[in-house]
Amino acid sequence: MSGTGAKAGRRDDIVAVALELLDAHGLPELSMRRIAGALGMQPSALYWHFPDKQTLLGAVAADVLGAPEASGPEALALDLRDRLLGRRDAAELVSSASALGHCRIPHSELLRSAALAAGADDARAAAAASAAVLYTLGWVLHAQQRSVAEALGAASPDAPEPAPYADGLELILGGL
Amino acid sequence: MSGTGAKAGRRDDIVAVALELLDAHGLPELSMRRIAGALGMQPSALYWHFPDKQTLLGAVAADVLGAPEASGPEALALDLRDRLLGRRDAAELVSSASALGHCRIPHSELLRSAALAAGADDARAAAAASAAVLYTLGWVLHAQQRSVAEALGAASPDAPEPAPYADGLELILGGL
DNA sequence: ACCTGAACACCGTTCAAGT
DNA sequence: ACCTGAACACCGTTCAAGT
Repeated sequence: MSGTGAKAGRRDDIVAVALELLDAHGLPELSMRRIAGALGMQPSALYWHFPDKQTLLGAVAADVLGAPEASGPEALALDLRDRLLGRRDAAELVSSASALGHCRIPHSELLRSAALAAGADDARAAAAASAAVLYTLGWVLHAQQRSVAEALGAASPDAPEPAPYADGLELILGGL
Repeated sequence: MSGTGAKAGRRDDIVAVALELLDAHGLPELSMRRIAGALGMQPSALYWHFPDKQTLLGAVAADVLGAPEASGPEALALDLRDRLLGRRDAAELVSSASALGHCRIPHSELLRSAALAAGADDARAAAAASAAVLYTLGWVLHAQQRSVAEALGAASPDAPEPAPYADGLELILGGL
């Protein structure tokens, strides 16, 4: 599920188990000690495979993002949104891993190409791709943390309804 | 600097000192123990003023955001961007505090009103305001963590140049 | 009303040493 | 090559008790 597909190995076991723990308990509970515990090893053993926790989380984020196959700009943005929505706390994970340079979002480059193919010039394609990715990440981040906030009963009663995802995306990708 | 302006009080001292520590050492170093230490008090004393760390950070975030006075949509977006760029790690602070419901971004509502005043209908105004805020937060987040990453020498050499802020904003607010 | 002191249950990371 | 065991230097939070 992670690399370009090959002999699994201990490193991929670690990423797989981290993903399970993420789904089961969320990002705040995802500690090195818990990952190690779930694998029956010592926390220190993880440091043979990864230099630090951030790098390990980057590998998990890359797994969440996968290899998108969609080809139109809107389809790529929706693919990204759906992958993020599909896993617990994925927006926060990906957002911080990508900002820190520990994972790459393949949708970015694909979106840029798709915009070029649709006839946009270089600057316009780059702006649209970057805005679409940042908007999507932000939108899902907000949605996921909103849902955890109200699950905790801390439903701030005056919080305004977020605008629908598609409306914002349309503004960004509208001119194709 | 924080509330609507009144008798300071211990609570505002805490927020002010937290802001100084944020500027001086960054968000990862901003612990309850350090804030308390800088005030010459025990960490547990902070819990008389705030129920938990997230709430305290929410108050700090509100202080960073302030009370914007700009009135056009673009001016409001730029005001938000500049406030975030003006303080260390501010984008991450505000992004997570606002997503968790511990602070409000006043620019959101003002942007919506400004879009309405510029002739947009309700749905369009809401979409533009939300997209502009999410885009701005994401753009600055990326910029700030990029700069910390390369300060640490971890300058990922293949990281693509981010598109200029104004280009993306133009896509979102272009139709006024 | 506001704070101390001590404790609880954790963290990420390093490093010598084992196999 | 891969992992253990123990340690270091921290965390956020709770709570009885003080003034």
